[in-house]
Amino acid sequence: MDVMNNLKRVGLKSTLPRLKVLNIFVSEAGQHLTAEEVYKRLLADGEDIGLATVYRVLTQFEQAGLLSRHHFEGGKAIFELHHGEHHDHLVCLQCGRVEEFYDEEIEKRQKQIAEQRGFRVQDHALYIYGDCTKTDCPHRS
Amino acid sequence: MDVMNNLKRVGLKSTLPRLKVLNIFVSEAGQHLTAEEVYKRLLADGEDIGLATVYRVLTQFEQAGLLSRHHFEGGKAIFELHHGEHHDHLVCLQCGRVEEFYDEEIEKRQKQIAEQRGFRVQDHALYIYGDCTKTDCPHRS
DNA sequence: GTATATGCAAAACTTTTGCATCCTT
DNA sequence: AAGGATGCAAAAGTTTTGCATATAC
Repeated sequence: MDVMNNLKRVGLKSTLPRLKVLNIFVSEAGQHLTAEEVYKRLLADGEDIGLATVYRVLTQFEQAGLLSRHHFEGGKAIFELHHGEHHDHLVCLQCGRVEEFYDEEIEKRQKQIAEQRGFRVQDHALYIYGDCTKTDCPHRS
Repeated sequence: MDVMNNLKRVGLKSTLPRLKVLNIFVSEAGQHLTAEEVYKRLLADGEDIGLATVYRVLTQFEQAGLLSRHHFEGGKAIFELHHGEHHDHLVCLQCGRVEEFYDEEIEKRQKQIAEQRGFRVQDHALYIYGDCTKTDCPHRS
């Protein structure tokens, strides 16, 4: 009921495809998925939803502020649940793990820099790419 | 002669397409171009170079460290001359202007954050998107 | 019942690749 | 002369769109 309310709140009808897609992001914390990955999960769950619909729904969710879209290295768009607070990303080049962080100091400096140069900041994206040294990093390149 | 030496230095034959492409980036400072834009400039200059070659040359230049590739919002890859020093980007959403900046404080914080979380930093990208208030901003959306 | 959403297939776009030909060394 | 580079066309990969049908309210 909560998820459906989310949809109504942003002016979208509560349809099955939209509920299922939203559920994928809500059900497991901190997921960063491409459209194709969302589509595959739906298929794996036995849902009969077209890839075109997935793209449409993802775009609607982004416009509604439910998801945010990122462009990491690699060209494909990646979506994640948009929790109110802004945050940036640490991406492991070995295993694809994505961690989020927020640093007040960096935020402050960015604002200062933009203002100094006469830019009104709308948005920003900071991606740090590296190798995580987690013991479970599968190093699948 | 300087440009040609650049190519030889990185182990690439000095061919006409490569010289022309490199010249586009060298001839005007601070350009950030998509493959398509590079291709159009070549055509405008009367060069008969295929788009496939442009893509191949851009990729080679990136691997050779002459150019760097970015993924701003919008999905297309954007290339710029790779001057040794790392820097980040301010992008105007109205006119597409791109300004570069470097901030020691931000760099330092990033490193700290990554290390805290067990990441060995390979690379990072910081894009600030906003509206520049320059008088010549054509606001062409 | 009406407006909107979906599925499918086709299209649009960006980027890559195969192959015959051409150019650099 | 030999190997690598280019152009063209075709393919591959991602995302969008047209249209008839199905669904939510």
